[in-house]
Formats: sequence, structure tokens, C-alpha cells
Amino acid sequence: MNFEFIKSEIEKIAVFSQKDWELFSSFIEPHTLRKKEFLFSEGDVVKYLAFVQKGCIRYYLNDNKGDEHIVYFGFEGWWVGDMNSFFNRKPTIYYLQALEDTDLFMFNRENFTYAIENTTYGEFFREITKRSYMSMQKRYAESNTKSAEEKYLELLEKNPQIIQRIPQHYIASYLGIKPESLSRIRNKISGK
Amino acid sequence: MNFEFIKSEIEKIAVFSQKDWELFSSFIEPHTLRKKEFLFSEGDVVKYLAFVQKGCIRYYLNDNKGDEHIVYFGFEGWWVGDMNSFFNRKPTIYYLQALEDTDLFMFNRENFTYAIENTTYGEFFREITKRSYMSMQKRYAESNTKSAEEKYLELLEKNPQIIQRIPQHYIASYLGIKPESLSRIRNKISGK
DNA sequence: CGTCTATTTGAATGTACTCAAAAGCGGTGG
DNA sequence: CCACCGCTTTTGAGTACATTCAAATAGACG
Repeated sequence: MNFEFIKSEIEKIAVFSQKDWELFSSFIEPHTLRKKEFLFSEGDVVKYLAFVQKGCIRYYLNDNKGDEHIVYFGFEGWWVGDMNSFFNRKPTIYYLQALEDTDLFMFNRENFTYAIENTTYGEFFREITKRSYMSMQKRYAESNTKSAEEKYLELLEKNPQIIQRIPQHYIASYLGIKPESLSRIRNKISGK
Repeated sequence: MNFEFIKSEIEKIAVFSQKDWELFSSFIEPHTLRKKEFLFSEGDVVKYLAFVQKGCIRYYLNDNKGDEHIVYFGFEGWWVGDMNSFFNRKPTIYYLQALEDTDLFMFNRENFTYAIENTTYGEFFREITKRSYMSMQKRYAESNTKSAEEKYLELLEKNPQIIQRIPQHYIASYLGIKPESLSRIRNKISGK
């Protein structure tokens, strides 16, 4: 099993010793999700945090009207899961589903907690949580400040991989609009 | 200076030794903001994370159309600031302003970083960041799943202190709508 | 008391939604 | 290899919710 990718991704964020890496890498549990398969769904107590080695996933929830709302897509190099459910053993309200055949490196609670409390992975984890929080805050702020058209144009520019790899109705859900609306927006844009 | 409140708030989240508390409390820099005064504004590199001892603040940003968007209100017991700017020494895009005369307990970067890297405050900080992240994720999800009326009714029920202490046009900004719209929603509700 | 700000009300507009149907696309089995 | 089926995307018409701009009323503060 080749851990170069996850190692280099972690090294971008925090320095760590050879000993710490050996411990951490021994905790990796590889797992492959087939397209459309779920890692967890609403009601589960989430057993793993996962690193996306290859493929992509969507992380979403169902509102009380039965509509799905995608919170984020996770591509190669992303850490995915529901921290609240994972650490606090609470049933999750989210779904994590593969959109392509996806290779994950998973970590269970016992091992992950051990690593962050006893190695420099504590620093690493603090950093990615902080980043996730800040980016969610920004995304939240932008959900109000920008129109759907502006948000779509920004995706095109800043996250072209989302446009290229993800079916349109999922992008609509990610943007917080209906597929019909996204279709009209695209139509309008292409006419410019 | 009475540190009982902040001590008890921290103790709710993490256990820590007497020695750690003495260190941490020695880092507290008390500061009072007068109503309408700013702790920081757009462009500043944020120098402090702060605990709200008394009073309340709003944390908001300006969009490119000149409208303000409130991300959160901070009441007694809240930790407030811009982590990204604070830790990464980047100019902030946010404003933090007192809505009442407000007593803060502030921590500068050097001290705070020392505490989280060398004491059990690391655990404490990981926990509040995690919680902030999860609640922002939930808030983001709800910004799409619920109508303004539903969000307002939920505030009434779950955060009455916001309704009671905060001027209506700020609540509108927090809900992501215009003051006129909130006025109409309130009118409609009271007619029921 | 007067001034400034916040809230309400009105009318017209815009953006996205709903419901319905048609067109396009991709995978599967014959 | 093609035909069919199911799912995705597009298009149309009517609707709902929130916005804009404007003006009136109410409230807060010096």
C-alpha cells in the first residue's frame, strides 16, 4: 500500500517525527467504496474519519421536506467525515456517499484520538479543523452575499474540477438551488 | 478581577491542572469596549482571541455591494475573533463590534499559542474549534433548507436572548434578509 | 424638544421555485 | 450493435418570497 500521497498532504500542514508517522500510518485502514455506496448515513454513529486517496464523495443531509443538501464534495486529499458524530458518539444527520469508485484511508476513533493526544498529530488536527471552520464560515457568509449565478461563476473559476467531475443536479444542490434553476443559469451565461 | 465565570466555562469542556489554570489566567488581558466600538475591522491583522465576560458583540463582514452580513452574535461565555487572521497573521475580512458596553478577556497570539501547545488547553481549544465548525456547518445547511420565516421562528424559540437584546435590523442581517422583509415577516406572524 | 436612526408600509420588480412535459444521455440486455 | 429504460437536463408557464425604492411613522438619545 502506497502512503506517499497522504504523507505528503499531512506534511504540508505539520512537521512530525519518523516515529510519529510510523504510528499514524499503522492506524490506516484502507477501504474502497463502489460508486453510489455509502460510508455512513443518517442515524449511524460514525466510526471513521477518512482521507480520500482516490475518487470523490459527497457529504449531504436531508431536510424535513425530503430535499438533499450537499455540504461539500471531497476529492483526492480531503479529510471527510462527521466529527461531531465520530468524537461524541452521536447519531449523525449526514450521509457520505461515493460519486465514483473511491479509495479511502480510514481511522477509527480509538486510534485517531490516541494519535492526536500523544503525537504531533494533535497540531495537525487542530490546523485542519481550524481551516475547515474558517472555510465553512466563509462559505456561509457567501451563501448570503452572492446570487446563485455569482456562486456558479466562482465555482467555474476556482473549482473547475467540481464542474467537470460532478453531475449538474449535485452541483445545484451544493449551490443551494434546484436543478432547473441551475440549468437556466447556465443557459443565461452561455448566451453572454 | 474575577475569573470564576471564564474558569467555569472552560471547565465545562476540558479538565486541567491548577498549574495550567494559573498559567492560562495569567495570560488574560481584560479590555472593555464601549457600545459601537470595534475590537478589529477589515484589513487589520487580528491580535487577540477574546472571551466575552459581559455584554455582547456582532461579528460581520461587508460584501462588495456595501451590505453588512452578520455571521454571529457573541454573548457572555462566547469565544470570539477571527482565527484565520489571528493564527496566520493575515488581514481579516471581518468586523467585530460591541453592541453594548462589553467586557472582554483577551489573549494574544504568543500566549495563546504557548498555552495550547504546552498545556491541556490544546485539548480545550480543539474542542471549541470542533464545536464551532460543526455549528457553522449546521447553520450553513439550514441557511438553505429553511425559509426566513422558519429561521426567525426558530430564533424566537431557541435564542430568545437574540430577539430581546439585538436591534431588529441586525437580526435581519443575521438571518440573511433585509430589515423590511423581517418587518413583514413579523407582521405576518403576529397576525396568526 | 428636536434630530437621527429604526421600523413599518406600499408598489413594482426580480430571482428562484413548483409542476409539468419534452429532450438528451448512458448503461444494460437482447 | 441496437433498442429500450431510467435518470439527467432542458424548457415552459405560473407562483412565491424577498428585494428595491420611496415615503411615513415610531423610538431613542442628547
